[in-house]
This record gives sequence, structure tokens and C-alpha cells, in this order.
Amino acid sequence: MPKNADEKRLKILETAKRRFAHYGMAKTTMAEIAKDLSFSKALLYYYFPDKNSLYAAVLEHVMEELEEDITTSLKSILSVSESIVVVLEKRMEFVKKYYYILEYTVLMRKDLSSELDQLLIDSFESQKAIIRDVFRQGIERGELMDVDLEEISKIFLFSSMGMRLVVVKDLKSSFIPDKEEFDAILAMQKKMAAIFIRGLKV
Amino acid sequence: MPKNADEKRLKILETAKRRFAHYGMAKTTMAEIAKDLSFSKALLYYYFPDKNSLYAAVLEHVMEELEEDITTSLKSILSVSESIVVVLEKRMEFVKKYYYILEYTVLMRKDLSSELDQLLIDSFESQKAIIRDVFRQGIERGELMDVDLEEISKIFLFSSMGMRLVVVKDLKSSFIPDKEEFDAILAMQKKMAAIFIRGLKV
DNA sequence: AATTTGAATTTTTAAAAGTAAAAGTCAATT
DNA sequence: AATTGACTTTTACTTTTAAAAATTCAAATT
Repeated sequence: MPKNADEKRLKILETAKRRFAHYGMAKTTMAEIAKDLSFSKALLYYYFPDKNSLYAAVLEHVMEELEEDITTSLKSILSVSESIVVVLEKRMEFVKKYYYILEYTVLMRKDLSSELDQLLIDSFESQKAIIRDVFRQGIERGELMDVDLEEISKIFLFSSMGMRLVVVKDLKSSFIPDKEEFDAILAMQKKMAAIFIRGLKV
Repeated sequence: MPKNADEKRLKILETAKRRFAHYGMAKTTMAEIAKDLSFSKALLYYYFPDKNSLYAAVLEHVMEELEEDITTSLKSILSVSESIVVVLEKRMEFVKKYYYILEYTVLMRKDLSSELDQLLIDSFESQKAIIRDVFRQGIERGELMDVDLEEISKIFLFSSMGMRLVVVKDLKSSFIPDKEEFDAILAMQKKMAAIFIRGLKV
């Protein structure tokens, strides 16, 4: 029964996600995940070749969730400004929710397996693609100047993600930044976006 | 002869600066600095209470040099765009030249003494003040909209510095990024600045 | 045949202990 | 006051060891 097998795989994925989101990859053991599910540890290895792959699958899962969430919200035609605000807000919402999975992974990028590193790059590209589409629509609608979409979306993404990084102080201390900090960053990102978009207006 | 004493202090500062810029703080020993100068190690401690203070003095020295350099270049009245380009270029020039002292210190901020951390904060403030003045003149000249200067200069600085951080991959490997990378960042920063400033135009 | 597991094996991580190098001190000297 | 050589204290690096966690696998179950 492959259906059931897929279900089991998903169960593992979800349980792992909960653990990873709470404690991060390093402080989550395969034994703990197995225990949560009342599975044997070995069964996890039947469904996932290793811990790294499991983590990668979780990361991918979260990324897809974010991407779908944003895409759905952008279905109704909005102005460029409104769309960008949606993107920034959704992104921050996810960063808060899955801090250890998303941002912490980025911060720890230096000691990441190439597999995970590639996933991060992919997710970055996917974020850029979303931004690019928003800008493209803006251009098509005659709202924005005709610019190099690829370049502009990259610059925008670097700026807004970068703002976040400037503020991060303690990579070491595995504390999650508090709500105030997240909100302050988001406010800055929105303000920056508003000016940036105005600078692209026809 | 206090004059001579001050000279000696400066000599130490300069020698230390050369070492620190080349090898970074961790890989520079007090003994090496002393040897370069043919002084005894103990003499360094006569002029500076400890290694950290010496490093802080060097950092401060470099920061002042950068600040003066930028301020001088901005003496002749330029447009906001031109001024910002000057700031970005000078800053990058210094980052290249004193990589280990400037950027590396920022990247290693997490394990910095509070004394040094404060210096970084100060230098950040000084950079922000420069940007603020540029924008202020732009507003006074009627070139830019009337905005919250403090807020806007902070956002601009976070964006441009942040772009740099997004690109940095290996905090660990103590390699200096190559010229291409510096140039690519600078190009992005300039492009971002152009759009940002356009977004602030009256 | 596809799942599942307990037990065994290998790899990582973490703590402890020891060692070498560098930081920092100080009494004596110029 | 400026300077130093010799001395002490810290810190950073290795090595060792033990424990924990990852991974494998032969056997059992469905």
C-alpha cells in the first residue's frame, strides 16, 4: 500500500518539522523524532536516507508552503506597492514561525552541506522570481519604468534581506529575536520598499 | 619629552595597523609588533593598557581616516546622487584596503569585546551622520522630498551595508573576497542608491 | 515483497586534561 | 619618565576519552 507509505513519510516530515522549528537541526535527534511518532529509529532511515536529507525535505516543504502562500495572496491583482508589502509580510510571518528552519539556516550557511546550500540558493531564486513577477506586472501595467527585471529584483531582494542581517548580532546565542525586533525590521523593509518602488515609477 | 612619547605611540599604532590589516587581530601578536619596531614587548604595554585597546585605537584611527576622506571629498557641493556615489566608493576603497580591520571586525562582531563593539556602533553612527548630511542638503536644496532624515539615512545605510552581508558566504575562511566580488557589490549598491534617491526626489 | 525493528557499528560531539604560545606584569635599569 | 628582561597568568590549541547520536543490517513481521 504505497498510499499508506506516503502518509507515513509525511508524518515523519511533519514531526521533524515541529522539532526542527523548535530546537533547530543540531539539537534534534533522530531518536527523538522516532519517539514522538512511536516508530523505530530505523524506520526513519527507511523513508529518508539520512538526517540531512530529512532536514532538506523539511526545509523544502516550508519553502514551498511560503511560496504557495505568497502566490495565492498575489492572485488578486494588486498594485506593485501592495504586492511587495504582501511579500514582505508573509516572508516575515514565516521567518517568525520557522525561525530555526529558515533564518537560522541562512545564518549558519557557512557550515552547511552542499545539498542544503543548494536548497537555500533555490529558495533565494524562488523569492527573486516572485519579486520579478511583481515588478514585471508593474511594468506591463505601465506603473513602473522599463528596467532590467533580473537586476532590479536581485537588488531589491539583497537590500531587504540584507537589512535583516545588519541587525542580527548574536549568531552564536541560539536565541530567537523577539517580536519587537522582527517588527522593527519589517517596518524598515516596508519603508525601503516604498521608496524603492517610487524610484521605479514612470 | 612628551613630543617624542607621542611619536612613539603613533609608531606603535602604525605598525600595529599594518599587521592587523594584513593578518587580522587574532593572528597578530604583541611580540611581533614589538619586534617590527625593535621595541620590547613591555614597552607596548607602557603605551597601551592591553592588546584590545591597541586594536581599538587602530580601528578608531582607520575610521577617522575614512571619515575625513569622505568629508573632504564632499566639500565641493555635489548633487545627492554624486555625493552618495562618493560615499559608496570611498567606503568600498577602505574596506578593500583594511579588510581585516573593517569588514572582518564587523563579521566577527559576535565575539567582540564590548569596547570594540561600541566602537563599531560609533562608526556606524558616523557613517549615518554623513549620509544624513547628504540627504539634508538635498532637501534644503529642494532636490529631495522632506522626509525623516534620521529614519531615511538609517534605512539607506542598512540597505547598502546589508547587500554586502548577503553575499558574504564564508565567515570562517579568513579569505579576503576578490576584487570582482567587491566591484559587483559596489555596482549593486550604486544602482540601489540611484533608485532610492530617485524615490526621494521631489 | 514491502515494512519494521532491536541490536550492533561507526561517526560526531563534548568534556577533560595537558601543553604551547601569547598576553600581561613587575622589579630593576637607563 | 621610559624601557627592558624575566616571570606569571591566560588563552588557544591538541590530544584523549567518553558519551551520544547517526547509520547500518540481519532478522522478524505484515
